[in-house]
Amino acid sequence: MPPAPRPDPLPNAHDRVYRGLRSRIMHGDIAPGQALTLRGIGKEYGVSMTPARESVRRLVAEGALTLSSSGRVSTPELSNERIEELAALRSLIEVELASRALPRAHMALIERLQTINAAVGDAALRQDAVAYIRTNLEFHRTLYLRAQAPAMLAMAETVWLQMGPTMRALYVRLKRRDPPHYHRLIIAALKAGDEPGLRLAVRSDVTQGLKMLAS
Amino acid sequence: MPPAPRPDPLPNAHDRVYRGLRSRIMHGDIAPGQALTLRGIGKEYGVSMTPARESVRRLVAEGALTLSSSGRVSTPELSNERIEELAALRSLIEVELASRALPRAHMALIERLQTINAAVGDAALRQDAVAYIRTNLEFHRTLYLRAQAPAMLAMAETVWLQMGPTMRALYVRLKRRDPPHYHRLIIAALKAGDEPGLRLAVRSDVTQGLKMLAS
DNA sequence: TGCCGGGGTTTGTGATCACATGAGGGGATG
DNA sequence: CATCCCCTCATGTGATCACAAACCCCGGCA
Repeated sequence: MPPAPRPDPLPNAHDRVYRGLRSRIMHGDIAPGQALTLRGIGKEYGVSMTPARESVRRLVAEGALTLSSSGRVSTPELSNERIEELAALRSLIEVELASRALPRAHMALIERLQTINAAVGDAALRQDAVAYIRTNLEFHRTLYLRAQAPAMLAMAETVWLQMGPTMRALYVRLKRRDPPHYHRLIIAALKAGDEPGLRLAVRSDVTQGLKMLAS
Repeated sequence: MPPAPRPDPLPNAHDRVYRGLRSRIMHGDIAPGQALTLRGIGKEYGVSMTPARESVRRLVAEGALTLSSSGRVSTPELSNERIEELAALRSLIEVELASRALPRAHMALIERLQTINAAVGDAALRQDAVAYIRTNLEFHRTLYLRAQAPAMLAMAETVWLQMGPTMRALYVRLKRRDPPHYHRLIIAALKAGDEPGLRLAVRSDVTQGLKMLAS
């Protein structure tokens, strides 16, 4: 048997397009309400309309894009009610994920979280909204991966995806220069093995960005 | 302006196929592990491969179908860990939905729930697994619609979708002849305005089917 | 100056096709 | 009788095309 270290690099066209678009949406590269065209996406990724259409349909199914009645596709502009709902979902799911990850959190994980958190603070200092969102999500994902709950993690990522463009708009408006306070609380609770504290810290961190919506 | 009572009946081919497949999967019409082909789906719905492919991709994105490495598509066979995870997600989300629906639950809603619950009992008596699943989900959806939380409801339905084929296998194995006990508790808690009782009843109802997995 | 209509152009949709790949079956061989 | 190999066919993928609908812009009219 040949070595085959990479079992399947998946050179699928639609997968490449899907991953690219998804990453850009989740990290806030695309503003809310921005329109996209299938031919444009196809040309951008060097493929025909078919894989572009499949990627877009998949992202629409995940709530990352919206389809107008005439089939036009764009990033969603979320209402305040919708944002509140998504934040509540984040809270529900991520608190559970953190709770499940807690008994499995070794020191190496905590150190990785601290490293990532430094990068978050760095992005905040540079006022780089996209980097801030990306590293912030990486912080959460790194923790939740330890929960060994792929379906829950996928749900959480779907919520992130739906909030992506809006989060970017929020963080650009917010002139934040500090690293997120609650991340330090999360790390402290992990070190102490303090489950109630961890749940509270995650819930606070997740819903904290919500307060700047009433402006 | 013309009357246009139905703004958009959506005669889209791929939407028709999507809805048809989704309904069949969620209600347990299709056994776990059953293979599907794009050309077969297309012929069945009288469309070409293109809409069939889009529907399938969308359902794969929602976790209702799985794609083998060679692109073959089939309904998923869930591991016990995955089922536990999905049940936990149902519990988290549906408890929240019920809690949000509680203050809005008028008498008319409770009466409708009782009517639906009678249909559930009827399906149980007739040993009709598909009807049992369909009416059972209708019971939950009717309650959750009152929560006015479309994103959460969509998440809950996605979980139902993923469990569809497996639930059918479960209910066929289980020779249940009684209507679900916890539905009565849910209705009683709604009538009494008892939120803790409602949360407990929903959690119990959702996780109750889980116990017959250890066989 | 503001509003309305028309036509060119862009865009999504669905069908069809060529191609590569993987699966399944049948037959030959031990 | 079991096993293995090869061939054929079925299947997914992605490109292309024809078509219809929507959009946008521009000019004309009040």
